[in-house]
Amino acid sequence: MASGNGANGTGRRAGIEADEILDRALALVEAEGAEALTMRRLATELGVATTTIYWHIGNRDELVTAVVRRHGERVGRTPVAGDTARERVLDVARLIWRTSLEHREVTRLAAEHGASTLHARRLELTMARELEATGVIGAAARDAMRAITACVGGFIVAALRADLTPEALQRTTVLVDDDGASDLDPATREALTEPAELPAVFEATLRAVVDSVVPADLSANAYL
Amino acid sequence: MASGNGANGTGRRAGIEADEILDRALALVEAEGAEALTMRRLATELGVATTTIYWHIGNRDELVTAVVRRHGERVGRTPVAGDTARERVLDVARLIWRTSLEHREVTRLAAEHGASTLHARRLELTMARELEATGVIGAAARDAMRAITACVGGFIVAALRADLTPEALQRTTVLVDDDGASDLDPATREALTEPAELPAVFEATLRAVVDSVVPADLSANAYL
DNA sequence: ACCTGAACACCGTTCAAGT
DNA sequence: ACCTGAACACCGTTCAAGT
Repeated sequence: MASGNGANGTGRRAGIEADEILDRALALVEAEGAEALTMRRLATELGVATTTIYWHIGNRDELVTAVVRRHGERVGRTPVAGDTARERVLDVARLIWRTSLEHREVTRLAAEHGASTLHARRLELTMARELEATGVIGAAARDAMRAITACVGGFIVAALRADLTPEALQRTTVLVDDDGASDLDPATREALTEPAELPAVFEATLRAVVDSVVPADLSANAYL
Repeated sequence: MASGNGANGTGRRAGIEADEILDRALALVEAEGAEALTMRRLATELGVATTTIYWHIGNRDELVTAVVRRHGERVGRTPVAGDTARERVLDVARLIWRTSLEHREVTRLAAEHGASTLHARRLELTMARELEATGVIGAAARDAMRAITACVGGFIVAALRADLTPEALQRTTVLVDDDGASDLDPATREALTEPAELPAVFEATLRAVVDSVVPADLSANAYL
């Protein structure tokens, strides 16, 4: 926030304006992609001078953060399912994965910014809560959460690669017809030319990571 | 590549020039950060007109890809250690992690671009090879590799967050003093305000993922 | 307190023109 | 084949000025 109002503010009607800006920005991103969110573009979209955004929100960095955070607040309200706390930990992870891909332009916007974790802010809190319910507390809960979210984030980045243009994808994938690949098994060489079954790989890996971090469920029959 | 020469080229002395450009670009990125790599900046660095880069390399997308690939070729030559194939799979993963953080500006450049995987291109091939040695072949080898690299990549992104400015970091971390955190255990709440022990968490998670993907080592006593 | 217009210092990209 | 200068259409940001 630059100077405007904010949470600590006196209210007035500036708060309304700031929210308007963020909502419009979010709509712009979802409709036309992360790179459409420029100060000038957003300003004309709002019928306002560019500098008005600076007054209400701040510079582009702050705009992006605020937009992503706003999105995270919406998405974080999704209820979590699962009969056991461990199941609910898994479910939060799947929720982050799913919503990140559903709103991939917001995800991309967040990634461009190093704020990859932000759009799942509320969901991270939820995960910490469920981890506590499994008996993982304190620094262990934090580290467990970071391990899970790091892996989820990595899979999301991998999944977003599917949106690249064919040429860009080609340019940035491992080349099996290259120099050093000749000693690979032909089956492996051929498999490497095709994309992985990411959803299935994600699910399997997620389970392994959660297993490594959450103690074995000793009272599986306790919750119904 | 735009039109210039390239691998398929007739040689001449243009090839030399293209390599010069990439080396200079790489040096620029390592010295002054990913965002210093602009067409204009690189051109003045080379004492050449901006358009010359277009002729030899192509547009910025192609420049970035080429620079990252070149870096990946260097880094991919690092020998891999380990007595068993499984140990060597782990070692490749650690190598990707370590070199990505050592050359974090190149990593950032690659990430900005969705080419996160590219700087580890050669290393991915190495990993595929070692996976085969553990008995994982074909689509299973590909999926195993993707699982491991996705997680490694996620941890790298998490580690790079440490470079953010304090304000940006503050803005983008989960707020425990927020609304919904009051029901957390105080120890967890406090732990969440501090960064995770990423290297240790990485090592533990990596082992779990590799275990889930590589069959149990039947000759455990083979290594010493 | 809120908003504007004009200006500054950058970008990537294209294209006709030179040798 | 290789390189240039000039121009186009964008950026983010600042700042003095308005109400």
